[in-house]
Amino acid sequence: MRTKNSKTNKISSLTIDRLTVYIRCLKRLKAVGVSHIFSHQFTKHLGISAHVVRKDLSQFGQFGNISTGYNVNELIKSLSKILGVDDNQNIILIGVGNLGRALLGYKGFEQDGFHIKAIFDIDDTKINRVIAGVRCYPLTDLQDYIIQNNIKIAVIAVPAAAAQIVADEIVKAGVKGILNFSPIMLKVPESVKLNDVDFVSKLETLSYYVKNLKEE
Amino acid sequence: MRTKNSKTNKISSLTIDRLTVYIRCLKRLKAVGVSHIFSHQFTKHLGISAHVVRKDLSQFGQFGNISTGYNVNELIKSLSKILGVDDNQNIILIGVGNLGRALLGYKGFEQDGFHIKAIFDIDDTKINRVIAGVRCYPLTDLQDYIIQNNIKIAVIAVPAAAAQIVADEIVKAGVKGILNFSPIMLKVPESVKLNDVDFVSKLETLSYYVKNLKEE
DNA sequence: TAATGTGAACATTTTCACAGCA
DNA sequence: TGCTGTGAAAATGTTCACATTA
Repeated sequence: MRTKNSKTNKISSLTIDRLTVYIRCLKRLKAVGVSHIFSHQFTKHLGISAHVVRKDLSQFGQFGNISTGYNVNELIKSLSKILGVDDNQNIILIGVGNLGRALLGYKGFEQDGFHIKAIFDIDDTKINRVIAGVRCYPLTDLQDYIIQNNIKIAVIAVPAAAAQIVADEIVKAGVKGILNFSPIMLKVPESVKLNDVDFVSKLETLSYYVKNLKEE
Repeated sequence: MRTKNSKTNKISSLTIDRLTVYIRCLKRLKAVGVSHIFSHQFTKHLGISAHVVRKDLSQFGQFGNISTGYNVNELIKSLSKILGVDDNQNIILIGVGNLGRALLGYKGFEQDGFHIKAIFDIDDTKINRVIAGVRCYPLTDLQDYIIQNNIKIAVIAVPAAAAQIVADEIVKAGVKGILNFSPIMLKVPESVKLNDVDFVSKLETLSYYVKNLKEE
């Protein structure tokens, strides 16, 4: 479909997705004191075949050692660098409803190098307050804030009706990556990367498999 | 990888994923009064090519009319039936922390045919209370509840350390589909379908694309 | 004409096979 | 021997081309 953007597009998005899985697995192994891992051990931990692991990694360089496999610590560093999560990155969260608040309370972002620097809402009772350690700004400040703080990644957790408006604004202000929690297919320019977190859809696919299991 | 389970496996999981996207799009169109749609209009709404739409749908039957395209209402019904979301389905939620509470407050589940019938937690201050309209039971009741109420789909929103234990329990009790919000690669039998909702991973892939965009 | 449904061509992804090395 | 890295083969998924129909 796309042929330009050679740098970005020659690596499959499936590979990039798996890199995030490898890095999480490696961090857990490191935490329990594992220093080296062979590709076939990923199969045991993740259910991903050793061939795929080696193919994925080989696209970014040679990280393995024939006798000792991959050095866990080194590979974490290398993959972090590839993904651009090797040093802390400021992101913003738009929408502080139930879900937004849950995301604020979630420790996983900080642990993996993402810092929610500011939150935005339309609700006067939240604006200018500090929620879970992060200051809440009015939506009217959104574009200025993005420009002044050079924000590149934003999380959208506003209701469906507002999501496209917010997306248009932040894209105009320079955001290049959007994590979208609203159940709407957002339209963004080709130059912006959009990732949807759609758990109702995931429930529906579960439903399909459960239903078709029964028939056998 | 898998060759058995012919019924389930001959339809690609990519197709099933897209069915959920079609159905959401159709519901939105129905809400604004659209009664018929041509396959090429999905391209405009969803960015999915008309060929893919027709191929996907044709695997389940002939839903289209050459002169009028697809009847929106009929197609919603047909796809709902295929996915098994045509009538309400009871599910349970395990873990009522920040995220669990947000999920409880989320209206999207009910709208799409999923009813959270019970919630489970280990925290005494929550047990036997009604939270967001749903009764919270102790984790010790989990397996009995699943068996007695014939629960087939469960949502796991417990901390990472507890997730695998919970997964093992519910699988033993007969759950066939798991929506997992914990940042752990759960191990489940082949006969159980596992879907992960992993937003940190999605943030990391965003980071990759944003970083590689800058280099051009 | 313009749409759906579908077999064939093309592209991508995964799996296999093996060279090179400790 | 048993591992990594990698080109080739197989499997899977997407796009194209067109027969059919209103």
